[in-house]
Amino acid sequence: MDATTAAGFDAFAQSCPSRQLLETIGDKWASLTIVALGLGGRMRYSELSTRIAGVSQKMLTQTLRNLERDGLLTRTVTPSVPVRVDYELTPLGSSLLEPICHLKLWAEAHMAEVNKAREEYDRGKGRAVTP
Amino acid sequence: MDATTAAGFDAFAQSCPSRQLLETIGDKWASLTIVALGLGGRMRYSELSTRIAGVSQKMLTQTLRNLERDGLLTRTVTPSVPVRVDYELTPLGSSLLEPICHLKLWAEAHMAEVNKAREEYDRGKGRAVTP
DNA sequence: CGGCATCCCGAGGGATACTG
DNA sequence: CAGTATCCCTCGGGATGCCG
Repeated sequence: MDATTAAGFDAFAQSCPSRQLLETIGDKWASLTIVALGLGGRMRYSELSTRIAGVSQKMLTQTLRNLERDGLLTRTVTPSVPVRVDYELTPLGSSLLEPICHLKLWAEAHMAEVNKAREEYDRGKGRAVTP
Repeated sequence: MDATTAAGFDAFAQSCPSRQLLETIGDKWASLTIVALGLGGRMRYSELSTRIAGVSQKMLTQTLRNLERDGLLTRTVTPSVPVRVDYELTPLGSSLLEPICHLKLWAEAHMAEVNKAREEYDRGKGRAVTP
């Protein structure tokens, strides 16, 4: 199918697992959901909806389906009178939690620098625009 | 600025740096670019274009601008007759490389499980459709 | 060579309303 | 409560073409 993976290793070929992972965690709601479940353990749909501020139910449902499909979380339906659905990370999902938290730590440690860099960049490049 | 990082920590408020980081690494080309520069050191525009298969020059340029704005890489113009432009990670960018590589390692270790889970999920859910 | 500018299409994703 | 379905609009991002 591909001759691209020959030399060294291309994380850049489309077939590389790195690309596939980016599809997953690149979805902002997916990573937030994983972190939410990592902190909260087993959670109901409505709990997640409340916890992850700003997500629409469409996106939440879609995200949960994708993560379930990827085997990162389980969906448990309790057929009581008001239906109850719980979501929980699988061991696989929990293992993904760790590298994600590394990113989170980086963010908390360095986002101030990033924001400062942005401001400087915007000042420097914005000179020619306003007369 | 925010009280979110204090207790338990809400990665879920919009103001949280986690969200902002997701904006950055959520862009698939951004993370690939960072990894490329992490492996290749200083690279020219055309080198990056070749290395990161599938990226359009529009997206590559846009990605490089964003990363430069964030202070993650430097853009060096050598005004020779054919203009030469080099990109290189800043220390800040290099520090981001580490958590990204954690993700990369996770992907290489677990993507097979994910793919298997996907196949099973697709088989299980497809039964009701075809009569 | 490197990179903006333009056009343009299709997917992403929010708001709303309905169902079991 | 936990979705599913529909509408609809934004914008990501590829193709193409022009500058310094």
